[in-house]
Amino acid sequence: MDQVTIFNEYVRRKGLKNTSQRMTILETFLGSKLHFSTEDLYFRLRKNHPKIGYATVHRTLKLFAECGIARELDFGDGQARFEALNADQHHDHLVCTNCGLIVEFIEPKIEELQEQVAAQYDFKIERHRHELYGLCSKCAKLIDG
Amino acid sequence: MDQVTIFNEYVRRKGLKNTSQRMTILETFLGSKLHFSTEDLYFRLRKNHPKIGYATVHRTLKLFAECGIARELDFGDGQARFEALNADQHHDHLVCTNCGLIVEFIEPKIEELQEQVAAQYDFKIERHRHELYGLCSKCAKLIDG
DNA sequence: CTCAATGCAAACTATTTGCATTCGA
DNA sequence: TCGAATGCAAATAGTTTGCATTGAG
Repeated sequence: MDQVTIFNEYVRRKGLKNTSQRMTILETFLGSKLHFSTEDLYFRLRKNHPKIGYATVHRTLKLFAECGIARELDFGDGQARFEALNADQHHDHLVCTNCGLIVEFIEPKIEELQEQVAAQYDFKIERHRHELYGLCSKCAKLIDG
Repeated sequence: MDQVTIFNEYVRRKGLKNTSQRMTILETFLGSKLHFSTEDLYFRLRKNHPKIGYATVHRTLKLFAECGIARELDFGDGQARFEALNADQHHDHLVCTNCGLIVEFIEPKIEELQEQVAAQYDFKIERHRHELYGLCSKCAKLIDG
């Protein structure tokens, strides 16, 4: 089941409404592999849809997260970001502190060790955050020489 | 070298000044194992030191992080937190999403796998964030029955 | 028709900053 | 003495909300 279908079914099930703004935002959101902040997406949408308000973009992204087709991220720069989720395996992120490049990584062994840690402390894990911050290869060359 | 000494040397080296407020804040900060937000520490200090301002507490905590005796944390609840660092091994956190309990965990195997991931993507890691969010054993019993 | 969604502006919250005054070295 | 630190208040920035109006079902 694709993300548009998931969203439509969520809207119907909750008695919400499927407006043209939501469809526009969803298309643009899914049409890029980027990790959008509300501001990013708002300005991108402005070009072709100058009527859509910032609050609508923000509320819609929250709604995407709520229905499971998006995940809210926080890379500590003061802006929430959202990424589209598909059925793929869970991934975490490498973030370049110089150029902002974001790379996704998958490491099942870490996921497994996390489970063991949680079990050891008798925690029932709901979600986690795992981000590695540093310099990507290009920036490392530029800066460290 | 203990944390007070590290701080004093940092202050001297940078040509800063060692005020009574900074000493008071440092003592209170080190005297508890908690993970303080600026607000937490400010209110705790108010009891015995009502003259110390919020901005001073905040600037001082930032200074602690800068000189390496504290680490700034962000558990996604909209408040920055600070924890005292000693020479112990690096640790990460389990956070109870119900009662706010924070437990520290050490897992060298995860640290090692992180290094491998970074190497694989040619990143030079400076720091990382790794937090497991869920229910502690007490809250799991209360909520899930 | 009814009630959810929108768009705007205003409110909110944690954080940061400007500045006159204080105080440590 | 002199510049860093303080304390207050005001500014900032991202996010959230109130409300009159619009529009989907």
